[in-house]
Amino acid sequence: MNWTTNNIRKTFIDFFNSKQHHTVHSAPIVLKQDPTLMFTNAGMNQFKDYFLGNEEPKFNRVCNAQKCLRVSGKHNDLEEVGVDTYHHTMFEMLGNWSFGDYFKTEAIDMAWELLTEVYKIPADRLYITVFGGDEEDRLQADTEAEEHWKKHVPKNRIMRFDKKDNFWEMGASGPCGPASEIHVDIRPEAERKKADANALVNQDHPQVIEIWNLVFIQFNRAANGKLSALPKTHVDTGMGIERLAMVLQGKTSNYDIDLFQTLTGAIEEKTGAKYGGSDQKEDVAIRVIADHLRAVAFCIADGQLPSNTGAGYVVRRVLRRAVRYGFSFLGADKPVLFELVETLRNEMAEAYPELKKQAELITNVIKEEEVSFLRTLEKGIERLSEYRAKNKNEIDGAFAFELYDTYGFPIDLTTLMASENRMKVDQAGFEKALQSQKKRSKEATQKDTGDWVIITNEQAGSFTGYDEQETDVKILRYRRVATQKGTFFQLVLNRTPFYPEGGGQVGDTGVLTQGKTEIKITNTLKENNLIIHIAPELPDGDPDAVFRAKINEARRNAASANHTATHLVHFALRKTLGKHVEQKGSLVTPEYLRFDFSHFKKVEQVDLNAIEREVNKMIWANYPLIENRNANPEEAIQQGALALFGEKYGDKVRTIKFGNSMELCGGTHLKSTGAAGLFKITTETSVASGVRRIEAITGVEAYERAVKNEDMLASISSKVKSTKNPEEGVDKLLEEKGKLESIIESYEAKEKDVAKAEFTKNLGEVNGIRFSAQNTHLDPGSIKDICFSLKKELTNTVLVFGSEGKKVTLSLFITPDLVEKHNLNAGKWIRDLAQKINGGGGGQPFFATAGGSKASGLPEVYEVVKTKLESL
RNA sequence: GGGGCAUUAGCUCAGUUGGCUAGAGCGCUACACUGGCAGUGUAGAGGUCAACGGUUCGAAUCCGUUAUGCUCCA
Repeated sequence: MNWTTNNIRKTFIDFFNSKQHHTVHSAPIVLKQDPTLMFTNAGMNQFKDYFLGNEEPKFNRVCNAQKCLRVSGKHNDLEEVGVDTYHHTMFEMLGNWSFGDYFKTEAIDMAWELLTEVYKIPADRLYITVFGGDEEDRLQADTEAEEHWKKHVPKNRIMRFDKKDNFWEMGASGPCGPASEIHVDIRPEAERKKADANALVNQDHPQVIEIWNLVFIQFNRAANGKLSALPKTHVDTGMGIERLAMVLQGKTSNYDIDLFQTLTGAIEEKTGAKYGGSDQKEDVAIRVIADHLRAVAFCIADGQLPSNTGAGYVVRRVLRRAVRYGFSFLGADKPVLFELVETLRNEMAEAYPELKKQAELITNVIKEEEVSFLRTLEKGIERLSEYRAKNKNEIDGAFAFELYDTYGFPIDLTTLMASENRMKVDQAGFEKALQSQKKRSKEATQKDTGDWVIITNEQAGSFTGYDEQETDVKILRYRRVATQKGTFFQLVLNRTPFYPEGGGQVGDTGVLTQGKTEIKITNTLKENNLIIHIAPELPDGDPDAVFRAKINEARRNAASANHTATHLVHFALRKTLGKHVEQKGSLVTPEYLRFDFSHFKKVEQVDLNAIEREVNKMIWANYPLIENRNANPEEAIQQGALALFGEKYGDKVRTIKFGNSMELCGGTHLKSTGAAGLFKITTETSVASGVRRIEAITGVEAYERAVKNEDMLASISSKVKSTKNPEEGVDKLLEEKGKLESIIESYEAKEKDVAKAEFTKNLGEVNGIRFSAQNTHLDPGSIKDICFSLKKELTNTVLVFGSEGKKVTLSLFITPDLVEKHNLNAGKWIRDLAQKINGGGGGQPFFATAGGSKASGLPEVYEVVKTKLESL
């Protein structure tokens, strides 16, 4: 058997299918509806609600292959990826699950059978670890698993490890349980003969590695840390396909498997580096690029573009790390990664069609990011060399941190460049600055989530708001969440008309009432599939009572209009610009809608007009809403329904149809398009390379805007006295304005000439220098203007002006030839002079100004200047 | 969400402790040279120094608020 990665995956799925497991598709790598997680980081993510008991599983045995991303965690730090040969950011996890069905013995038997009989890994290379118990949690060792393993494996190859290695937890609280891991020894025969691998298990040995983790979920951890037994036990397993491929393909590095070989080859070709050559650093750089490129490409394909916040920022950091390694160790000072996208696509598009579909976007986005980061690096290098000119020996911590924090200049690159210049970096100082920033961040985002207080142990209710805007409800459970900004409560209801934020549409607001008690609902959110109502306070009185839940209708209707309009825009964009237009993001609020889509150039005004007209036509046609809540996703897409790429759809989907526009959608909509009233595009901008954004308004907002514009036009019309053709009126005004301006300009010039002439007419003479000191009514600005023009015309002259208004001002002008000849400085002089009028001032050598409050000091000023000139 | 940095001509950026009534390169326009292109030369247009408020005799420069972007931390 040729164990290509594709073969390994297929064999895994086939094996578990034969054991009555249902195959589930990989969820998107980017998560949108889980506040605790930005990326899918394990195969179990999409089944979280089953473990939490929020949802009933449809199948109690499933298996899948899941694309995952890890950039931090106890065994995975971004900075370590590529340094060794077996860590990755993105990887593919093979897994099988039991939801309340089989438990430890079956899971162990199946894993053993697959590894030894199907994949034919020699049994004497396998080692087993089990949970050894924990005093703090008062847990015994997992002897159940241990005993069962003895059926397959000799006793001396089964080892106990503590909580750190063999107890799995979903988070600080929630489902958890002991794990049992299978490790494989792939050392050469000679080494194996010298000693068993027992001592090497869990020691980060590159050739004695964990390949499969079997987790037995049997406890729930409360927020106070206490464990309780779960009513139903589950199995959750995960096996990284890259490691398995390495073992089955007889390699000693994940980066030598079929999947990565062409990629490293392409990197060699583009950069001239050699993989597996004598330069360790080159090898690391090539692995970093191969791994990161794959991770970033998959994220972009699933719709997560690099950005400066949240998940987008993680993508950006991963991509930039690859650029940095290429830059530092492979001499890549120009964008190269984007050219590798094609190789990646050829290699992986068979298993992941999204790579092929989004190839153009991926390439463009990566190139754009490379260009901008290389620019950042250039800037950092510049700043560093400036700094180096002043500081010879050491780069202090504060500056290293400034480079890192403000310019995104990685600390290791600073260190590298410093050592090239025989300088040291104050690592301790840098570390200190970083820690204090971390501390600041932590303090600002402290959040304390309490345990659920259960009122009724009922299955959480579903969303009923498609059909009703108010209904009777019961509160099933609630919890208190304390943040820096305040405390609020999260409520779960048995049914709810409140639309939870999702699909771009904001959550509903409204009230729960019972008699005189009224609780505000300020937002509605979704945590996985659980609908959570945010309330500033809890109702007093009977928590078990029935409440009347009522949403803010006007707000919802406005949002619905914008959501319906979003579909129409999407349709109109594709009709006007072409089928390459795909939704890249969407925001629907009661006030406006925002729609991001793939398109490679600015949308011209004519096209915008056409799109706006098309949407309005669909509104006027008053197409009724045709809704199907039980559509089959494949069939719907076949019928032309637009689906979001990278979105996870269930077995049944909801389709929304208006005229010829049809989309898979969970949002709220109008009963017919006509209710949107009017549609106006307000802006068209760019958000990222290859992605444009349109913002628009409908209904009341659009009407109010039209009214405002008309009022404005009416007001303009009346002001220009031309109701029929205000534009002509404005043109006329502009023309007149131009004429008047030139008249004023010539008048001002004349006035200045007059003033100028006056200033220079009766010049006295002091010590052979022409001199005048006078009071004037001109403002300081005009005096400045005049002096600047006199600068070109006069020589051997000194002028002093004083004026009294609200303030007393003083201007001093010395022609440049005198400045040069006697080394004079008006700026210095005026500082002395200003004291006479109780003020301060300054300026250039030939012209300076000052302001003060004592007008009676002016004559004295004139005398002082005269004296100064006399003593030259 | 919290901190830091930035925003100057269509683009990329200069602009010293506040005082060139804001500059460069590229691009653009016109003209000239060349048989054409590439190119060269000359001249020119183009700025609310992100917005608003404040300090000051004087603000692109200092302070505050807002917006946008970058960056680090969560």
